Amino acid sequence: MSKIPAPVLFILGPTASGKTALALALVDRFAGKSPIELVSVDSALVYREMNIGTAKPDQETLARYPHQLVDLIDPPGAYSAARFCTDAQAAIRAIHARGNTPLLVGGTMLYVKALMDGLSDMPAADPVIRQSLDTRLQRDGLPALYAELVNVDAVTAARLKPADTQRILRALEVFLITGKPISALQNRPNPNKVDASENRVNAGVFDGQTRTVAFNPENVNFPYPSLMIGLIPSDRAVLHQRIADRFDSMLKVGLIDEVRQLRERYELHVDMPSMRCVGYRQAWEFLDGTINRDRLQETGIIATRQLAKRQMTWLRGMPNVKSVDCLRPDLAEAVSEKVAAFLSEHYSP
RNA sequence: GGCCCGGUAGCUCAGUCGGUAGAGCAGAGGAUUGAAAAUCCUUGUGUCGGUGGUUCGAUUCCGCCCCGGGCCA
Repeated sequence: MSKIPAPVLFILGPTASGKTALALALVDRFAGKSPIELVSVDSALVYREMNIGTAKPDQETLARYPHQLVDLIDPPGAYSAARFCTDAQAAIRAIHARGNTPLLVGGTMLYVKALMDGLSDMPAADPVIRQSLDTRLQRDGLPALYAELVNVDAVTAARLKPADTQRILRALEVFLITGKPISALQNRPNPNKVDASENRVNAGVFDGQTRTVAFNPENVNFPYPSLMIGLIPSDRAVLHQRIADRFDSMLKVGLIDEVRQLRERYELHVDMPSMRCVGYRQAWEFLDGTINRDRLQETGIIATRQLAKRQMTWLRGMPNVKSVDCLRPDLAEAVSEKVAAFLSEHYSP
């Protein structure tokens, strides 16, 4: 069976909100009768050998609770929202084919949005063109590149701020590859959407019986009925304290050494996506001697707080996310109940 | 004990030749289409240490006191 629109679960939340612990608890609770398999939604966990700073679950945990989409690439590489869509769709299909339920867990909300809404049909990043744009950025400065964007794609230039280096470079990149403005490509439908011509189909074997499931014909990109739980702390100060404690313990267990070893082992640069990750960038600066140890600790914690804030902004704006206070003591029980209710609703005999 | 320098936003500080003050950072809110843990936007009223005095008016000038830091005893 090529398409199996059985349910998909999501646990989304800011860094340090307890996503992983909750996901593991859910796997345990539903083991046997209704097995859950984990799929990571995290742009940093895809890096091999970046373990401490990404708060990656340890080897024993990963062995006992397999996560898909973890440890996919080496630190000099780059992942992408597009690749995530492909990889996640494949993971979901494979899990459904086993008669299990995928639980997507993570904090990279752009990846979730791309998966749900699809991406427009556009060229992928091209390392050679990026390199040349980067050279021109160094040589001519951002205003020159923005001026060029005004010429080739006034619509996008008007939408973007002149300081938005990353998006300006991407828009120019797309123009250089296709000869067309990115704004002309962005509204075109994605050709890779899942076929959702029926709205109640066979879901294969579940709980010892053949089941059918309803699915969501509204969303042609992601037709699986979904339960999306968003972990939002009722008291931000508590999250901030957790972030501080966790960063301190990352330093204690060797974040600096981890980055030092990565620098020895690979040809890395501060501007690479991996080394821009929270904690890694600051450790890099410490190793360069730009900042001292106290400042590393301070800026690492600040950067993590700011990341958490941006993640919560995403979460508040996402439709269909059910918010749950990640600080409630009965978190696992409460979410389990929602999951159980959802599964029984969507897997019907 | 004497002298000097500080005390202004959560932090670091600027400033007001007397008309009640503003930057950076932090924090908060937002945007987000193949680098997203990225990139970017918006957002600054606080007994100007306390208390007396001079003045129409003091955070600003003067006296005393308190708290830091330094130098001399």
